Amino acid sequence: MSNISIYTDKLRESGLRPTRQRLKICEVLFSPEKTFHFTINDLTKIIENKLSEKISLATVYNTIHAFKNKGYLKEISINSDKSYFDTNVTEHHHFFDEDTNELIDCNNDDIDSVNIKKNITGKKIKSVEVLIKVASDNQNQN
Amino acid sequence: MSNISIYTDKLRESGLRPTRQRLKICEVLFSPEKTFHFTINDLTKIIENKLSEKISLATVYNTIHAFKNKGYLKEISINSDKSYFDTNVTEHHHFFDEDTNELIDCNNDDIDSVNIKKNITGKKIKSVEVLIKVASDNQNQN
DNA sequence: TCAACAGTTTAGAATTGTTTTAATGTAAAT
DNA sequence: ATTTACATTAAAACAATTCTAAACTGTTGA
Repeated sequence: MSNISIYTDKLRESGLRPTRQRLKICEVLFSPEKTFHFTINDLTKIIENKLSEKISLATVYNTIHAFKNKGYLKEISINSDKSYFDTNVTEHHHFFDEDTNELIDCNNDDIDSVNIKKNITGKKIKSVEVLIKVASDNQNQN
Repeated sequence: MSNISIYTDKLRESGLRPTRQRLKICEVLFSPEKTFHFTINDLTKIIENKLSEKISLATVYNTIHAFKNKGYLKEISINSDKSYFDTNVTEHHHFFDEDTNELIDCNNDDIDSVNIKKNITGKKIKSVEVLIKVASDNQNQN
């Protein structure tokens, strides 16, 4: 199952040359059947553990940002010290578990589509994100 | 127009003693007629400029977090290097202007209320936030 | 094929927002 | 008044992210 040409295309589409390091990143991001959420730290650890290859943080950031700008990754709006990304780039929303700091996809069956009646003059809507924060019942606010 | 007793109450409710510095913060946050959005940096600058008093960053953070935990301030979920807060603690949503990094209130007339049909087992919904990112038409993704 | 260029990788340094620390100061209870 | 617990402060620590500059590599075109 060589997806290398797919990865190469994605990289070129994102304005990046297909290098060994970047292909490794693609493998981690785009070969799993299920989409997933990750932080840069998560991703770096996965690469180091699974692929026993060390990649510079700067390379990871650079590649992830290019993919995000191209639309191959989505950044989730969440207030956190870290940035969260999603390999699922279709329109969908999220639960955020405050107990575990975990993001959970919200299926389209679980929520009605959001209907926005007005927009800011001269501006175009780039995205609509719904974040539902949840926590155990017996949990204080923060 | 002395709101000092109101401020004192808010501070005590938040588990904080009413000190000179904290009353100054209250004045900036709660005396304006209109609610507003701010970052810690914004707030610190307002205090220094308007009140010609210097307050330690640690005090600002400490006070803002206590107010947030008590529900006198809301933190907006937005992916940014900084945290954004809102003195409007009623249920409402936001536009975020990517060109200017500005938050704009979304009136309840502008958006239908979000209907969530399913929840995570054993968890309670703490908040539902909608963030509508906008930018000029002729603007690239990032 | 190979030289030359433009883009890439890397470790480490720099930057930025936030939190912690430890010494000093102050509100409030006794 | 005295005591105690909480506050303020500047500075240090910290963590995520970005930048830097030197070494390296893919690509292009002669």
